Amino acid sequence: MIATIYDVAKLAGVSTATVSRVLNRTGKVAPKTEAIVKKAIEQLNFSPNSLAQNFAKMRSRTIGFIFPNTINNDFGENFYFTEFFRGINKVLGQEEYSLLLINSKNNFVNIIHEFLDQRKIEGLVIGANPSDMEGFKEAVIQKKSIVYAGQVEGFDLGLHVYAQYNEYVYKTLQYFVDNGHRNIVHFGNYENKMAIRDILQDGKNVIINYYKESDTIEEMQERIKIMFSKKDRPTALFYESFDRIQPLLSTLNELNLKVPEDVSLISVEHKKGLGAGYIPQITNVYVPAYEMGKKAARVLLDYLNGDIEEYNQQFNLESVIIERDSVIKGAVH
Amino acid sequence: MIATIYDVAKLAGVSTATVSRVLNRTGKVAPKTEAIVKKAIEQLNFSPNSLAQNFAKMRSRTIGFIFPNTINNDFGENFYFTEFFRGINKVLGQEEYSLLLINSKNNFVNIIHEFLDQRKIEGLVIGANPSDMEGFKEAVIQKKSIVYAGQVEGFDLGLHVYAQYNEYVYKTLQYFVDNGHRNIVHFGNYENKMAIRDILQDGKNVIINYYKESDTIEEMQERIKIMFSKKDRPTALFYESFDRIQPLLSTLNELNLKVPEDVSLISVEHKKGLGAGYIPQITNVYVPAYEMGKKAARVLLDYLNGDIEEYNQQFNLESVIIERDSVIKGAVH
DNA sequence: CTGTTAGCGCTTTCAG
DNA sequence: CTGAAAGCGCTAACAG
Repeated sequence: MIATIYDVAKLAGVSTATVSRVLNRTGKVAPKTEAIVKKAIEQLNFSPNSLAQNFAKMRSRTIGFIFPNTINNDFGENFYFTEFFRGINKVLGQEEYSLLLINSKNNFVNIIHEFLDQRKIEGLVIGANPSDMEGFKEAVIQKKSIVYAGQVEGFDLGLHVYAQYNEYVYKTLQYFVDNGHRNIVHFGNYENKMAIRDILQDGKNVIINYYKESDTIEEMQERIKIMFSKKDRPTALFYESFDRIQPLLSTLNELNLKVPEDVSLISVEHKKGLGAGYIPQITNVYVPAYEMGKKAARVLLDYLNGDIEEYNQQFNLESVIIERDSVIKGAVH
Repeated sequence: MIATIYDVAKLAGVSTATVSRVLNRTGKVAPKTEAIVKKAIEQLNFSPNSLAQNFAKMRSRTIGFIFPNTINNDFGENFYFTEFFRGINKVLGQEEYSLLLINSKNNFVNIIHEFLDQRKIEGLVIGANPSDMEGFKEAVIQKKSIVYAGQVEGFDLGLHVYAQYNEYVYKTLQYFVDNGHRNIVHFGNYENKMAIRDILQDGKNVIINYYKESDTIEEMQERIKIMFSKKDRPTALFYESFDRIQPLLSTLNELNLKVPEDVSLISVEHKKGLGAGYIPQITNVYVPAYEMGKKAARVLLDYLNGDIEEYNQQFNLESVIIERDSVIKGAVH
């Protein structure tokens, strides 16, 4: 039989209140009493029933994690997911919180109701852009305990961590331009950021074409083949999905196009060093998914503790270009 | 203020027992009464406090997931982890269970005590080989609600799902032999399976060398260079870590060795189709991580429901070779 | 410093 | 079919 706090109290000859005190280090207990209680705990191999504990305290010490679906698969880009996840887990572990993964198939309104309102979780982190989630904005407006990743168009409320997508896209394209590229193509996962290209193209002899990432690898390979078979093919390619860099390289290879001599390439890595194993080593922009996860969890916990006054805040993380060998310098055209 | 079951009972003019009955569809309730109660629930926007619910029922409807550390990173091989995870999540979602991720940094004995015994979770799935976890065997011997993945040397107790590592290593090496390869090298993540090689080498003019995967990519590349620079270099390579297939290909490429003309290659994919994006498409053994996750969760839930009589059972999943273009057929040497 | 005791919100006998 | 009431195991005033 599993021991309860009553058993411990009886064996130690004290009240349950005292046992509870030593369990939670709350209030003063005489060293002598404490020793007796601890001994009893050990003898009975007692550990508090966390269901009862959570109930009495009305808190679960659990935070929820939900990952909106993206094109690639249920968890989106693999490394982004695992790294973000690791980050959350890291800080939760330190604070003795648990992480509850919530199936994103559920309706978001229900999730809020069933998990947050029912106190199954104390807070929620949304691991990627929540734009598509119905009820999301309402929840944020009600100042629910939510932290999300990314930026929602035309909506700057709520606590969110942001890897500054716009900025790093700009930096990357700028980097190509600075290195002499005039015909650049960009395959991205988000909306077409017209404004960025406009700035870079403005008054210069620069062409930047944007394409939304294809659904399938085959489709992507087809598009690449067509695009890079032309006479006036691009000399620089910003290809966001690192997941697909190998099929991409294979395709380029098939076209007898060498990186970086014929085409300069930049991708995105969510885990530092991913580009380094390739030959040539791939110049990547490093998007710190791990740090984002940590930050998101940190902010959420702080918010729960009342340590954050302003609910509408954006926490920026810096994404940096890691220069390796896949971009040719001083391209002349 | 958040409504409780009392508020609902009062508003509906019934007892809390009745409200509870309609909430849980337990026991008979007159249609008329039910309608009234439901209306009250809606009016108050009530949803049961799951902390109280769990406490009263003494069950959390949550299962824990822990992933032992492996060489690569906190979550081991990326796709294996995410796919396994997706699998668990899939069946839990259907059964309205939640998934609690448990930090593997904790001591395993404590995990059992704090999570399982304290009823924070009803069961535990261990996502990879638990050999190194202190206290694991004891927990299994006590028939705790645990399902693990893999096989533990010299220990065949407990509920476990197994992708039949030995079998697919054998099949893979056999496949090389059948295709005329006589000098084969195998880079693996586990212990040296001497017996397998012995069978294949026996009486034939076949050499199979086994190496444990290197800690770093650089180290691996160095070893590959040395190994494949020799005159009597291997013609076939079974390289388990698909994560590193690109650095490997780059290295081979640097040595002017073509796949499959110069070296035939087989790797392992944990998500179906991973090898298809490459040129040439990589022949892989498909280890069904997603199905493993599903099976593990299924078995655990069945065990919790008393639907599994024999606690010591191995559930095999089939790993199959997906023939693509990275193995040359009829190699003559 | 310690004990008494009233909950926490829901489930579940047990009567009726 | 419905209600009364006794818990579930722990926490946290409050009183001493």
